[in-house]
Amino acid sequence: MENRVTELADTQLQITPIGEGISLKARAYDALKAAITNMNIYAHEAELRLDERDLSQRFGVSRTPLREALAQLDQEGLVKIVARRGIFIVRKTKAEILEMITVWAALESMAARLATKEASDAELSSLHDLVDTFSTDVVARQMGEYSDANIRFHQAIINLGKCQLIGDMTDKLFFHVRAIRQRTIFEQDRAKRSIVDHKEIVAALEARDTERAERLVREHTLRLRDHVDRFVEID
Amino acid sequence: MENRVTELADTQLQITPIGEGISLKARAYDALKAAITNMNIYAHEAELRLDERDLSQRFGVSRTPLREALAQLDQEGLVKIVARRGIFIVRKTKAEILEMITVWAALESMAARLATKEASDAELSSLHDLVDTFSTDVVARQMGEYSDANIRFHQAIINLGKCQLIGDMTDKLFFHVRAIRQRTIFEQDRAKRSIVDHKEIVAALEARDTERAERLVREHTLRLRDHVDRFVEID
DNA sequence: ACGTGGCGTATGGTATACCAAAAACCACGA
DNA sequence: TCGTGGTTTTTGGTATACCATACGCCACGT
Repeated sequence: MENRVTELADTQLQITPIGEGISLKARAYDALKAAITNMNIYAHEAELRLDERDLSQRFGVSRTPLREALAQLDQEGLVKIVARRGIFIVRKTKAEILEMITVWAALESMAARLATKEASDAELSSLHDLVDTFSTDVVARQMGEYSDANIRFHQAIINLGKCQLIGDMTDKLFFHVRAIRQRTIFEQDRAKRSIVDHKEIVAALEARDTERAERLVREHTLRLRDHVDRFVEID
Repeated sequence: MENRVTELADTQLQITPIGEGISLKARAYDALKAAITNMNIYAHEAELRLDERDLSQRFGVSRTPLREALAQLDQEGLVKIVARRGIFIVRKTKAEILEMITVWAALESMAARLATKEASDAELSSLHDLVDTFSTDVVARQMGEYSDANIRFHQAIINLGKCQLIGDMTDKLFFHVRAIRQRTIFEQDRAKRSIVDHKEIVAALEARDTERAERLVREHTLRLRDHVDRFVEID
């Protein structure tokens, strides 16, 4: 009985999550991550060094939470911290990018395999929307939007695999890939046959053809890998 | 000419890298990681809470480097830090373990695929040693050694794929899997057909049969996954 | 001109003090 | 006996001061 009272109070008030509970460390992490990403995309020849004290003043927080954020970025491979030397923004080498795409292919092809067994018909047919809006809008819009739409399609497949860990790992990979300068390369690749590939992949998934879905996804992504290998020169 | 002098000095002395440059943070990290792992393996019902101040006293360092080590462990999923509540050792759920094995299968099967293209004949035939010592010693030795030998075999395949990133990611997965209590399960699995599987895998690799090698590796690891799914109840 | 050695400065690493929130504790009253 | 309100303690978060080392600058001697 007395439950009703508290229940009412809870649902009625829905008190604002008041002060943003997020820690300074988390905020510093987000800000730094965004800054570094932007920097990597647009500032082709920027200075690639950071200073803890300078950043702590510009952010208005002490060095402590800032250092924790930087340590996390260091572990993720976005920056490299060298004792008594400085903090350097890491530029991925071409070899590293190729390896990331290889791992992406491995994980997404497994996700496709899982999707043929775990996803519902409705979920699988929902992929059509992504492929369709994708192929129609593309010509009119800026090419820059392609990568995002492309990645959304691949993320949708991965989600249908119902494996959280694969999703988490590929999210990190996508973030790194997105941060690469010369995203042009990915757009070039589309012109070739991405859209056709995507339609075939959806068809295989809907047919529950596990082996074919896995193979198509793998070959599609490995094709991108070879494309980058041939036509991209980084740094 | 004067180069000869410095060259001599360099090759002759080979001065030790003197004081261990490793930071307190790194040492704290290693110690904590080892402690937590041991704890997870042996102390089935131990207290799963840590205290920063207590640890800092017992390690003889201040809280700062300790916190950095803990933050790293938190990011790796070994502990969970809750603000103003405590630091809790994370027990992987069964579902999470199954997902880790799934990702392992995806990555190692891709590595096997790569190995058929990147590895030399000599490198591939070196796998025989691991399979052989493996199958002969097993009966006599403690079962506990199987997991390690097993993991070494799989790591060898992964290394032959020549993809550093796959190696790094699977190393982390193996660490987590190794830390699971009831390693017995993995030994049970071997009794079934691991050794036969391994021999077939090596044969496929030596024959440079890319598709078969990938499939055998994937199926082998997914079989382990199903075994764990059926016969293990964690927590 | 050029190498050399000392010394100051910059920078990440470490220690410590303080803060706020959450939990534990404890009296007190119905 | 129970719960209720406040107070103390615990605990992770944050700020700050200090430390040790790598690097740069500059005077000095050859």
